Amino acid sequence: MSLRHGLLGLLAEGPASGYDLTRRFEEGLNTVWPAQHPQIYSELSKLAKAGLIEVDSHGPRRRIAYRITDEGLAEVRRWLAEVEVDHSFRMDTLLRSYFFWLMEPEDLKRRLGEELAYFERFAGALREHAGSKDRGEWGTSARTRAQRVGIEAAIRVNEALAGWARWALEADLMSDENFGNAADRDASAVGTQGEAPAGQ
Amino acid sequence: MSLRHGLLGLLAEGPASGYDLTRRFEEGLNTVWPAQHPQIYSELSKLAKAGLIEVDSHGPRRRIAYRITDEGLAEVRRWLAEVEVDHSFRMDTLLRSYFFWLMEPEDLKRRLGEELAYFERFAGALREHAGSKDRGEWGTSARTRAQRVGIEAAIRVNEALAGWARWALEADLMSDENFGNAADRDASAVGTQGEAPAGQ
DNA sequence: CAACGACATGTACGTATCTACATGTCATCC
DNA sequence: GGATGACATGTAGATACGTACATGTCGTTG
Repeated sequence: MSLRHGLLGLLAEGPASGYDLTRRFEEGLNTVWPAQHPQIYSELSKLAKAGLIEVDSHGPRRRIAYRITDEGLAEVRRWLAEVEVDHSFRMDTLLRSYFFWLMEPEDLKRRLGEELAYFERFAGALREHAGSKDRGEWGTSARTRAQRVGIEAAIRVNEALAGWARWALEADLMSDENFGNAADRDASAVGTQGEAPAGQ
Repeated sequence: MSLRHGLLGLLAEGPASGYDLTRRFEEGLNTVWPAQHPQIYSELSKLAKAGLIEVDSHGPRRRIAYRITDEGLAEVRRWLAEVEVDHSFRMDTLLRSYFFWLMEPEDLKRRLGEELAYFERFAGALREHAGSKDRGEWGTSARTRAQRVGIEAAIRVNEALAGWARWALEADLMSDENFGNAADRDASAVGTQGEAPAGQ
């Protein structure tokens, strides 16, 4: 549902084709809202039919650039100002963390190490990108500076997750020595199907 | 695709019904992986057909409890240890932040204030929940402690976002006085459709 | 014993999303 | 002038997901 508004938001910057928009998503928006080209093209058709965007120009190689209409601009602004934010999100990494107790300690350490490396690397790349904006390499328009705020959010989330992975690794919470005991392990349901309690 | 494994992971703790699992999701898992009951029930049917879970017992009120099979346990462990983590995620808040430049300063401040309040409140609730686990109110099994690690991740992400909203508000980045100038504003595409450059 | 509310499971339907496949266009390079 | 690769847009089909609706079961309470 938000892809619709994401596309309108990008088109508010100026006319663009489905191909352009697909690349914009690949270049960064993908990290907070994944979208593939078939979805983008079909959404553009719907937006055009709804009168929120219109064809701006036909270019070489069948290129079709769209432009946002006044109604489209009003709609994206209404969305930003009035529609309630959906705070739910799905994150594979965090879902998996609920099941860490099922993993072998070595597998878990390896996995946490991979996660740490990933989040650090990605946060670093974002920070570098943010630095180039800070140095004014992308101009100093209100748009650029506002987008810098969005990048900051992504940086902070990725750094928080890197910090979490480091904490989990250093605390060594899952190792046998300082984590749980034989009685705990026997009481867990792993491998004792049928006699385990239903419960919580 | 991960709901399947999420359900297997929960069933690894012991037998549970669709109703139980729905409540488990509502009680916290929902924050990292939303799921409604129709999806859960239909996924349980598929898992049973695939032999990864089986009926454990029939209870009062048509209750059907499922139990994980050896193949199911092997599958969830394979997923945890071998399947690559999907680092993409979709977060409405962050998508919107790319379009902050389209908002009126007052609307933006209000919105950032709401976001700050939400993330602080939610992080606080999670921290309290984590505290009760730390105090041993949920036992000290390996499972409980591992789940505590998952909660820590959620806390850190929510705190990071609260910090971001506070930073954005305090920096007052979007206000006219210290943000952009008339030339910048004129150069932006807002309200100047048709003459704006394709951007980026 | 009627009403209510929590427990418990499902169907129907529309939309969103993903993967794979298909096709056409243009410039460049050998 | 043929091959290649980037540009550019789409279709088909399967799965995932969300909302709304429907139904049945049991215990408690007035």
